[in-house]
Amino acid sequence: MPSRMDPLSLEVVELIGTVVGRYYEEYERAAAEHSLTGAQARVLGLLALEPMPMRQIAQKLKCEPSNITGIVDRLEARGLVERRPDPADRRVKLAAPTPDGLTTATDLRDSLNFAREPLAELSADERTVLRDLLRRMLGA
Amino acid sequence: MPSRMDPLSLEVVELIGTVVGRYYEEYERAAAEHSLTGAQARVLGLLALEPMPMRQIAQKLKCEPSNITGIVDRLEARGLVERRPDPADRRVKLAAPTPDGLTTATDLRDSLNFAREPLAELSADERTVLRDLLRRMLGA
DNA sequence: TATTGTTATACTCTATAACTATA
DNA sequence: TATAGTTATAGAGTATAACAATA
Repeated sequence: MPSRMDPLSLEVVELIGTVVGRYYEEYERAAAEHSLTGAQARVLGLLALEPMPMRQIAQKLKCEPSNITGIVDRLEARGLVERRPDPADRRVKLAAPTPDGLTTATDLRDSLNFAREPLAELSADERTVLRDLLRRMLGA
Repeated sequence: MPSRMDPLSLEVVELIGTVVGRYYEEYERAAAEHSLTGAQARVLGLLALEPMPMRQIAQKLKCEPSNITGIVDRLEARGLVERRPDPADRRVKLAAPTPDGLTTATDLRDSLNFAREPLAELSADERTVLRDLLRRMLGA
């Protein structure tokens, strides 16, 4: 299995792959603790920042709009989200978290242990260095 | 939305979340280019490192063994993987990549652009720092 | 005509439980 | 009896295509 990438970059990519795997597991576990699927938790987390039209949720999640219908249906059936009419355009439905949904979204974020465990290994200075490197990588 | 985490750690976690999102998209895109689902690509990538029993694949992917049957079925139908008997235990089936599967796995890894784009922003020294910080975080 | 959200359909992934063939 | 792999089943996510209401 030869590769065209230099060993250093290759190792960084592998390490990032490991981070991705751990983060993903943590996210799914946190969602499951609230009896939510990963997709449901992602939509709820998005709406907790700002209510938005169904179509915009699909754009943010990079999936087809038709999928959002079912996910919001299930969140609505649990009383975590509601659909509101958009006064400006009667075709649009705005999805918004209920108070219960907002609480769940906050709980969900706080129960993401990922921050505590791997990050606790680093000093504040190291975290600053890491932050700056990640910002540069992501063009932020 | 109050949080109990300090702003620095919070930002690092958010940045890591962004990295996770981009990496995941890249992975799915690379898999789709080869007409594979993400799960199929992950199994193929695993077997490219080393053939292994069905049950061990499930352990590595942290899912139920029954799911692996279908994924390997589909990879086998495409001629990318084959099931071999284990001489030591006739209950066991070893899943192994075919030559075609090995080629696909290598192509797949090389077409993971994630390495080139975000990482290209960093100098070799910065990549070394990033590698060491990630190693520390992951306890490697 | 174009757009928003929905429905219908088909496929994949996932967990659970029951089955088979070995051990 | 215990284990490896499979099958059956049900729920969820996904893309595609077609549809109703509205713009």
